[in-house]
Amino acid sequence: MQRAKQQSAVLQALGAADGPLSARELWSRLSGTGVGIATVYRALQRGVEEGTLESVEMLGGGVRYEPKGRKHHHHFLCSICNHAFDLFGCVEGLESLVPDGFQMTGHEVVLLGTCDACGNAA
Amino acid sequence: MQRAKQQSAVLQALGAADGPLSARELWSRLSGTGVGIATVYRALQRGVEEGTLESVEMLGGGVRYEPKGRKHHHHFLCSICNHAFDLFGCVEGLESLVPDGFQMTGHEVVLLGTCDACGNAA
DNA sequence: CAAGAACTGATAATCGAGTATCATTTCTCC
DNA sequence: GGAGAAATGATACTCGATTATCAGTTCTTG
Repeated sequence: MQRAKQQSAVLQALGAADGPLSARELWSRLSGTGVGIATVYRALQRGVEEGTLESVEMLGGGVRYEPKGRKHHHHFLCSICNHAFDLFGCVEGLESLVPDGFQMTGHEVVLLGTCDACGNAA
Repeated sequence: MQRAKQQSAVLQALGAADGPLSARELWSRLSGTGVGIATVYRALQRGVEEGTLESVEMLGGGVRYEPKGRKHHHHFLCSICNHAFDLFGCVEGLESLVPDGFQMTGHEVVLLGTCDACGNAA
């Protein structure tokens, strides 16, 4: 495989995903192409530095990455395949939960359950 | 210090906390009592086995523990001290975010920002 | 008090995620 | 095609969290 384009292959795979991917997930999706795990980490690191990617810390272990600039959204984490899916929309009423004196700068919502594929396979 | 009661000291410290604690946080709160980190882990593990504790996976790194049986609630994570605080209340409208075919069994909400103490200290 | 079981603290060992290294390959520019 | 820079893959290494080990301590029961 041609070199110097592994990184773009990594970024393309991430852009095509239906949710944020961990370095390992991304790597496994590229298995067969000969891309090394080190290159995946390098591409992710560079993407974050350049501002095209952002890291998302989530339940399910570890950091995942997704293209930056997507509309505000949250995630659905499948308890079977452990994959994170993008959701669209948000929720209201979070401010009422904040205790006095606390300053809220952001929020994360994660729905847990089984995805379509895993639910049908069960 | 008397032995065979270190474990209950661990569980008491956890019960007195204002949010879920990691093993390290718990240990640091017990510093001075001579309790070893291994005992903290043992107490937490046993608590989970016996059903008196539950582990909570959260942003901010690692697993935290809290007494089981508390009313449904969520957490506020301070980005400065990295401590997690219990919140009371919940949000509505989560079901509308679930894609077709997905089964939602639970949800996690984490508010991010600065806590009262850290906000005032800044 | 005696004996054996349970508990404890220090620390070594393990494990996984992420990073650094290095020889090799590929690209760019001429 | 040739030279040097950049990228790559394999793998050794680091780091922190958790677990296992072990000798010494404490508890329980009699």
